Amino acid sequence: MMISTRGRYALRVMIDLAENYDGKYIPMKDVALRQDISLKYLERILPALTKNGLIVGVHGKGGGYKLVRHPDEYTVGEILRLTEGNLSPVACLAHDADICDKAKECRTLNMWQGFQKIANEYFDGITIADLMKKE
Amino acid sequence: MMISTRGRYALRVMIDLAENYDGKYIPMKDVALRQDISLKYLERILPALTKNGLIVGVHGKGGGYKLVRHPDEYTVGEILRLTEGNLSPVACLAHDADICDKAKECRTLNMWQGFQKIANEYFDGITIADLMKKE
DNA sequence: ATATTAAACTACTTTATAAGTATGTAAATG
DNA sequence: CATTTACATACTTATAAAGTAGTTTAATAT
Repeated sequence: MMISTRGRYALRVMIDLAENYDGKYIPMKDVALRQDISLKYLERILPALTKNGLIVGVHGKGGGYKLVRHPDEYTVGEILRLTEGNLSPVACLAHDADICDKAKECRTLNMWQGFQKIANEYFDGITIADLMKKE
Repeated sequence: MMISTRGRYALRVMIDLAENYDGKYIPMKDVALRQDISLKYLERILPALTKNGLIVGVHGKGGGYKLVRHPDEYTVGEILRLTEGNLSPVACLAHDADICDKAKECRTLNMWQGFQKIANEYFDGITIADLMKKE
């Protein structure tokens, strides 16, 4: 599978934060409950988003998380790349893959790269705002 | 990862059979050697291709495998779908996935389906002939 | 016929990754 | 200072990918 629960859950969190935004910080406990996802698991995924400045978290009472941009300024592509590594269809193109010594003679490398390009373009063309529930 | 070694190896076998075609049957032992892939593992992957009539295998001396169509009549999409199941980016769309009870309210289902469509179209637009070494 | 070659089948093992849990620490507020 | 919530780390479990081993069946050449 190309997109695991990690990336899917991250997206759901972002959408949830967007849809339930009311100016205040939203505790992840609430999101976990609404989305029916383990709080602890979410807490392991969120650092990828906070460290890269997509959301801010504040500690303590009244704390929680909040988006820092308008929902239409987050692309799905950026969220998935941060949580899933890159959007590679094959191991050869993964972010941490060692350069294949057969790359020169590889018949399919080009095809995989072309696909990766398409995947990035597709997901970069969709924003969180696009995914929010319409009234 | 969306495409595992299963699908990648199947593609390499098909390309190898196409490039080394000389009218005779080609033993998988030779392909395994050329491609540096375990013979035993290849033998586990091939049934997906023989059972669906993409290649024929004959037993015994002088036996081996052979393509039944011209290389430009095999799409990469068809080979990957047979070996990998369907080309689903997420578990929800996998061939054997049980219908999600949250599908109605899912904000992202549409997006995944759209991506799956694009993936299929991309790989259906490439044939084995396109991947063969050019003289 | 029979030895040889190679596909086809079945069951098993190993390895890797995904997914989730548990426990504890740090920061903020009432 | 008690409570709440983010943040950090280590651990466990589940699932799937990847690969092996052994056996059987079918074809050919001698």
